[in-house]
Amino acid sequence: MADDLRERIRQGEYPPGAALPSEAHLVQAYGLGRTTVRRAIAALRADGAVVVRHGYPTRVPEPIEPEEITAESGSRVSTRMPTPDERAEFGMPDGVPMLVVTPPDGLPMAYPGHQYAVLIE
Amino acid sequence: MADDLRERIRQGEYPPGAALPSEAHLVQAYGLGRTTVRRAIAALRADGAVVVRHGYPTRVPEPIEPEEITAESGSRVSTRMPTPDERAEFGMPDGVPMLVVTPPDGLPMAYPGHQYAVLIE
DNA sequence: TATAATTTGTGCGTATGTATA
DNA sequence: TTATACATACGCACAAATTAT
Repeated sequence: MADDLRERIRQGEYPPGAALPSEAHLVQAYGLGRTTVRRAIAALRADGAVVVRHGYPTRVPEPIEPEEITAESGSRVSTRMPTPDERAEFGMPDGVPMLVVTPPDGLPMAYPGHQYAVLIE
Repeated sequence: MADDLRERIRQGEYPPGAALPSEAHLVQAYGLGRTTVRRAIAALRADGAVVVRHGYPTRVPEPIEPEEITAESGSRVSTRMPTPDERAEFGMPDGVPMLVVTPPDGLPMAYPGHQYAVLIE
């Protein structure tokens, strides 16, 4: 079911900004239990394909134009998932990783991956 | 419960390589249902705090020493979650993002984020 | 301001299947 | 083979957030 929904999103049946059918509707449409439907949605959510909010229809996110950070020569760039604190601090939805930039001399700086990209000078 | 486990892992009660108690034990220890226990573990799994394998105790992953890729000047580095295909192709566990390097002229290249880091020349 | 309708969140229990040791 | 452990799937009930009336 998760694969099917992913495919429908990819094909434009649910374009960015559009709401998916409610869990109750999906239960009917796929003939599955709610537990199963929720697990499929959780999978989409974990890789950022949909954004889920309590009391609100589940939606396909609008793409964000990332702001560019420049990194000096000798820096190192890596990625990891955010801690719960970081998710709260930056208001990150599920399925969004962090970009970590470590300058040659200094401390690592972490940025929300959906809002920033690193440009190499 | 997820926060409690995260804290115990952070404090070294379950060091890298150690197995967590089984779902059944956690059900007893926390006095919760299995559904709830599994949901908490799913949260840890989604941010890479534990690795779950069918028929095998759930473990705290050993950190991997990332290999370094060098990127030329003018490249752009961003991050996103892998597609299901990429996860399969690179054998990536849950909770591991991709590093995407786009050279000034060419096509974006994506690398599993737990195995690679980008070094800026 | 209050209420209702809709939608997702949390939690319980149970049964059966499959992978690993 | 057996035991252990995780996977999948169903159902039910009630809580909480959001929006519209």
